[in-house]
Amino acid sequence: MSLSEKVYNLLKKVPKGKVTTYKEIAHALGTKAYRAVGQALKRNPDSPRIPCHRVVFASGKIGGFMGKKNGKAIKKKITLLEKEGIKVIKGKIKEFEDNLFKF
DNA sequence: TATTTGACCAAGA
DNA sequence: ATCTTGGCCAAAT
Repeated sequence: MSLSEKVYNLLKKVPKGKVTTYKEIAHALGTKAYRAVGQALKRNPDSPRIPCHRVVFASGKIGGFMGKKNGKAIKKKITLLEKEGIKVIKGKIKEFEDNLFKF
């Protein structure tokens, strides 16, 4: 089973209203390849099932999937996240540690 | 098989 | 606070 597969499975376990980091995911999987995790999500083989918008940087910032200019699609998701209780401001998680889901 | 790439991260300037 | 640098590991080419 490739690492990316594990990533997807693990990500499915993340409850709503919580976010996680690439690093935590990798750590939970027993690997140190945070980057590979990001790549897996970028490829996103199973887009509808994988809540990639719930995965953020270890610093609490949102992943590059929103880019820097037009964060349209992602911004929608961000708004949705805020509905779930996660506050996001300018692409950064507010109260990050608070709603961070640890495995 | 080897090289490149990346939705990372931590530390330094 | 922002930008750069180097290191990290897996997957794609």
